[in-house]
Amino acid sequence: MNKEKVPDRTVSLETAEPDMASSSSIGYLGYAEYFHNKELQQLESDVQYREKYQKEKGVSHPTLFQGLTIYVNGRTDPTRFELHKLIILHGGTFKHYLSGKTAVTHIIASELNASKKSSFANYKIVGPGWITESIARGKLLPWQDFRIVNVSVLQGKITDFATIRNCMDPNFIHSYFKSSRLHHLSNWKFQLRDQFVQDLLSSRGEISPNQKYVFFHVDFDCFFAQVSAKIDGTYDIHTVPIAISHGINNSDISSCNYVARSFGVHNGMWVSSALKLCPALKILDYEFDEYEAISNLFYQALKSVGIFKMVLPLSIDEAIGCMPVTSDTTQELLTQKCIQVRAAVFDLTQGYSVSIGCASSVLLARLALRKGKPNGFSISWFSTPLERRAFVDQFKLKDLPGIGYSTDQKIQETFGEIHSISALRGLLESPNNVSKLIKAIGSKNAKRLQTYLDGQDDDESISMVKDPASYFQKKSLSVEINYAIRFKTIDDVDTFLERLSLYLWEKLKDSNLLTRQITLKLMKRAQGAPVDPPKFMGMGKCDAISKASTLGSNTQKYGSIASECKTLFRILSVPPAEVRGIGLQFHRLTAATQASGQKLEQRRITTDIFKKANRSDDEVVRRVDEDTTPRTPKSTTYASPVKNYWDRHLKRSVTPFRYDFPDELDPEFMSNLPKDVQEEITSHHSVAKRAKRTLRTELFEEPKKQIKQTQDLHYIHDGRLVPQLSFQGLSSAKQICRTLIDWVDATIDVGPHEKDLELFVNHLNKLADQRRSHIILQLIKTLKNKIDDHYDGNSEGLEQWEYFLIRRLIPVLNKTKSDVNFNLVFDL
DNA sequence: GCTGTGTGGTAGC
DNA sequence: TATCGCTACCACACAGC
Repeated sequence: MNKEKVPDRTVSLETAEPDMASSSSIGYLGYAEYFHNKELQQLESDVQYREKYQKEKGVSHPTLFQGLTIYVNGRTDPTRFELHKLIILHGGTFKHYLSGKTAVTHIIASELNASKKSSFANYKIVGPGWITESIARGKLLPWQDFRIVNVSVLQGKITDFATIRNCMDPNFIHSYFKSSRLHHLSNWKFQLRDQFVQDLLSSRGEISPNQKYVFFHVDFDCFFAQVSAKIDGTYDIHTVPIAISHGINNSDISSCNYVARSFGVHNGMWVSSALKLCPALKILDYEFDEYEAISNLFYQALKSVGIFKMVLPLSIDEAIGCMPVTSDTTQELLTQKCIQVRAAVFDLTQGYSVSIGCASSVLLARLALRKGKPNGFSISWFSTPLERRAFVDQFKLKDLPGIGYSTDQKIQETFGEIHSISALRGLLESPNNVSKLIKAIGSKNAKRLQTYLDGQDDDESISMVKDPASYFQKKSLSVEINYAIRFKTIDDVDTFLERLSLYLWEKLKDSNLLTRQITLKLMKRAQGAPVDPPKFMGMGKCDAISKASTLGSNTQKYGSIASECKTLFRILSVPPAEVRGIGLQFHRLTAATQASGQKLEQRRITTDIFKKANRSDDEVVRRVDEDTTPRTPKSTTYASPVKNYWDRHLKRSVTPFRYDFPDELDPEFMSNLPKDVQEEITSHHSVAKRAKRTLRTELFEEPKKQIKQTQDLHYIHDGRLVPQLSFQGLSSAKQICRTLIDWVDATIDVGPHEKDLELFVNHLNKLADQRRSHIILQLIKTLKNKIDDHYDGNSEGLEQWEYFLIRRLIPVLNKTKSDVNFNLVFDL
């Protein structure tokens, strides 16, 4: 382990840049020294920057911060970069690091958690406003006025924590993903690929398939650890062992620095085991926003160097720069370019180190990268296949891309304890062993492995380089959560599936895609596995099972998707209490055509509001859920056999809403409800009322006046006097409900007009401002029921109505919820 | 031979 | 107190024709 990370001097070429090269050869203290030097340089360049800026702009800033040394901690507004500029322009000294011995006079921060607060106890900690307001007033304001006092973060943490523990919380999915590193990694990867494809298409860039490239595989050294350590500012990453994790026990370490690695700590290890190996290990938090920001600068830097024809995105912190080969491509030139790239990233990101592997194939560049790490680079530029093989032979099987734990195990089971590439190469000279290998790991895998033994790229890497646009094109869409999933009843599962479908459906919609196949994937507690797994709220040992369903048509309809998921869950017949993870996948995606997009012409109905469309208007109707591309006659397609059953039996049986109640029931509201719902409400009301008692004071002691007499006022059920609102000239909820029903009926074919929707949402928002949640509830419920009546139809309008309901009205409901503290769940 | 489905493996920190 | 175990893609075995 330890040996690996010290670059092999015979192969590595990191000799060119004096300060960097020396650091590689003398170890961790060397890095510290290097960074110290770099910081001195930074200070000098800050002074130069100030002089240059002031000269160019012909201004001279007052030296407000003269003699002060300021460090910026965590996320701030303005950003750390802007503050940096402001501080140095006004004569201050900006510190990038906060190591124990650094004399810092002030720390800028927006918020501090409790632990930070205590570790910064001896510093003057102020909000960014101290800088900006001092500048605005032209004098240094007393820092005490901007002192950070409240520990606002804590409150937020508690709420988030509660949400994540309970998968039935309406905000669970979003708040969970907000903290999931794997979700972020996947999301970032997608965004980078998406951006890449867009750039490629818009640049009309001709990527010649025959172009020969030198590949620069560029990768941050322990990315999360570097960034979090810098944000935290407490420890020197070059001397203190640091790891990034959420927890303190059975929690994954996602990234650790090279000091920690020297103790045997590695990524993926649980914190408890890591602490046994390295008791001094410091655990730091994730800083997802900052990772993203630094990554942006990273990609910017790679482009700014100007030597790459393409920069292929591999992940948040990893990319391949492709430089066309010319006649003067020599080792010397490549060395220079590596230094240049590393310096560009270092400067633009203000101090982050990347390593580079540089070679003639994607594979060799990846292997060279291992040699270059950490904080260095390595070039593998060979003239003969023999040299190439000799180079590959230095690595282990597990170093090869695509050879993970499982494949490695299979190879060992077949051939005994072999780990090195050279050993396998020897074995494969016998055809007998080749067929053994194929049997163990499959023919494709075996073929790819043999290609790698030769130092060559496999087909996939080749297609990535030759046809990047299609390589990076998305072909499926999925979501899964295998943490904190605990259900009691099938109702829980249904509710969760609806939310999960909604989440994925929104992505489908946003990408303007249709799906033809849905797969539900479940993680089921394995036979004999403990009900409470060792990892808190984890999934433990599970069996993965999945079930796919091919839909009758390419669809984008939320309703069909959600029902199909519930059906699939029943087919898999896993008891809700055994479910430890749940996932949803859309396959066989097709682009939604222009006709099915939202650009479809809409009729404006104002004068004659909500009246039935006339004949000629109906002709513009196009079906939304049918792909217009012809189907391949060969492919057998069938509607889900259970789908109809499900639609028949489930659709009408769901209660559209579940909610807690306001203190007093509005009689007008009640009278509009069906009898059974009235009973349900009444029976739960007393309980709900008790639960709400603490809220009562706050709610009812609200002053009753203060409203300017610009419009009619009227009393509402709780005794408040509020302005009379109206929608389409109507003010009674009953009348408005009737209008809504007519509106839906009249526009179910072509969809509602955007302007009308605006007006309606406005009206709801005004009601929300008056905290009249029950009226909002009633209106939306009416609308929802009416839309449901048309559910069996298949029209553009229905689809638009559903979309409106989910995307526009739910937010209003949520807003209401936070105002009045309703526990309102939209049940579709 | 083909197609479709369920499962398993891998990568990023 | 704990803790945030995702997601896209490829490949294969098998079933059914």
